[in-house]
Amino acid sequence: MDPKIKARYEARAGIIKSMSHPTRLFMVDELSKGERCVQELTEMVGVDVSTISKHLSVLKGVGIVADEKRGAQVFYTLRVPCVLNFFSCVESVIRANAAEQAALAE
Amino acid sequence: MDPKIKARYEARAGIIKSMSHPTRLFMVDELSKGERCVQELTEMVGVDVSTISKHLSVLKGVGIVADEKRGAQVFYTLRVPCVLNFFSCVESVIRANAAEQAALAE
DNA sequence: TGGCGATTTGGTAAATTAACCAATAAAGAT
DNA sequence: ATCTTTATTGGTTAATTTACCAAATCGCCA
Repeated sequence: MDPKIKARYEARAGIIKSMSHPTRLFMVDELSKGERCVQELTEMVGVDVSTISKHLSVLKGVGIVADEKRGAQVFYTLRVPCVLNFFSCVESVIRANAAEQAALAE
Repeated sequence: MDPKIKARYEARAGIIKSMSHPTRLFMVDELSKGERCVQELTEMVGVDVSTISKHLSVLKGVGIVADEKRGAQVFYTLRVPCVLNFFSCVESVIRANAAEQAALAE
């Protein structure tokens, strides 16, 4: 594959990859409802704060979220809402799989 | 996080994860133009056939592609075309990042 | 200034991923 | 029947990922 083309797919894949972890996916979904601080997300997910912080930095790194420090807290917001489109497609993949299963069981 | 909710995000993330590798993303894009056999994809990507075969099996595992054996060849097709929507969003993330960069450089 | 709460960063260990090669399986041609 | 082509599977290794804990940083207030 041509190096230029390859680089393009790597860049694209990197962005998708940032959404490919359950915790990060959940946080993107949650941020679609409004800004959240690290602490709030930590409580919701139920893992160590440092883990949440690192996940957020992955999302920030690819430009999906933005952060804003206010006092001692850091608030994260969704920078590119179209990532929410992923959800509807993912659901239709799940539905298609379920339909297939049902058809095979007949 | 509630185990039921957690399982849902894991299932969703799994589907997204299958698209998070450059080679798999390229193949999905290519399959959007029509069916392709393993050999064709192998030549286009330029890695070992076994590697391509394994990548395809990942995509098949989550239900994004379907395969059909015809003679000695196996043809793969895109089963859920909406995954192509990912591309447009990914591009807008890339554009947003580029715009941000340009703004900072002013 | 000292301390407290909120967040990030560094470090480590376990698990996962992905590439290649070799071996196997299946289909078709000689 | 054997060889050849096409694809999948098994095995190994290197690289990446992710979780936790501990330590450092930042902002605010007493």
